[in-house]
Amino acid sequence: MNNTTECCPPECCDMRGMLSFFILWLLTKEPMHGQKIATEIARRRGTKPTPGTIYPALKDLNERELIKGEKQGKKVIYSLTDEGREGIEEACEYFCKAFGEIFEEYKSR
Amino acid sequence: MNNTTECCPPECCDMRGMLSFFILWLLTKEPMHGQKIATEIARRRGTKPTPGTIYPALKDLNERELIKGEKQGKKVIYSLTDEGREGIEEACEYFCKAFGEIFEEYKSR
DNA sequence: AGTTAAATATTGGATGACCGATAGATATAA
DNA sequence: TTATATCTATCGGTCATCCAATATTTAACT
Repeated sequence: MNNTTECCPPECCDMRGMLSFFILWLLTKEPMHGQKIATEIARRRGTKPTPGTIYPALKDLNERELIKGEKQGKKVIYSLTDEGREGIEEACEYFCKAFGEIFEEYKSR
Repeated sequence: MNNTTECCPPECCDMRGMLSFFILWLLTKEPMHGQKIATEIARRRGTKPTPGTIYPALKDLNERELIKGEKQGKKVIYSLTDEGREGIEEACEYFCKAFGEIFEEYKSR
């Protein structure tokens, strides 16, 4: 019945606080509009952020000049600014230092 | 001057919300007391959680019966409960599904 | 006993993440 | 033009994370 995804956020620690990181990382791939971003997150994370979640987050990142949006008809295509690209680079480095050990360990069963 | 660590939380996305995950994961290694947990987190994450952060977190996990504490003199040795062990297992699986791609990509430069 | 240091603990408050509900804007179809 | 669907956006509120400041407990040392 629940045919949306294979994984869901765990009960024991819901890992809030990673949304902005996820958005910025997705935008290193290619510019995207909001709903596409939400869909891409859903595919990886298992739950799709609602409009009330994703748009405030995009607005915040925009105000901090880490991303910029360009309106194209119905959609707004977001892309990284130079500052945003530096930021996500730094964030990825931190992320891997902090959590790399967990990955490595889990991968080997 | 700042000789504590090599990495610090990035400005662009501070990745709050991972503390409980980190604590539970550390306790899969071995039982530990609070300050040891804080030190181990500092070694990986770059910033050491203050007492005002770590003890409320431990208290919360304890109340949710994911960990239990055993007093030994000055220290309280925390270890996973069965429920906690299940929880962190599930959380690691989720974590790797959600973020594995980022990690893999970053590793290959 | 008194002192010191380490570990634990609580409180108050700030911040951010997140969602539900709601509404406006735009393109496409009827 | 009207209807419909999609995308974008805002508002109000809840919850968790986190820290600074402070206090208490315990062990070890003098």
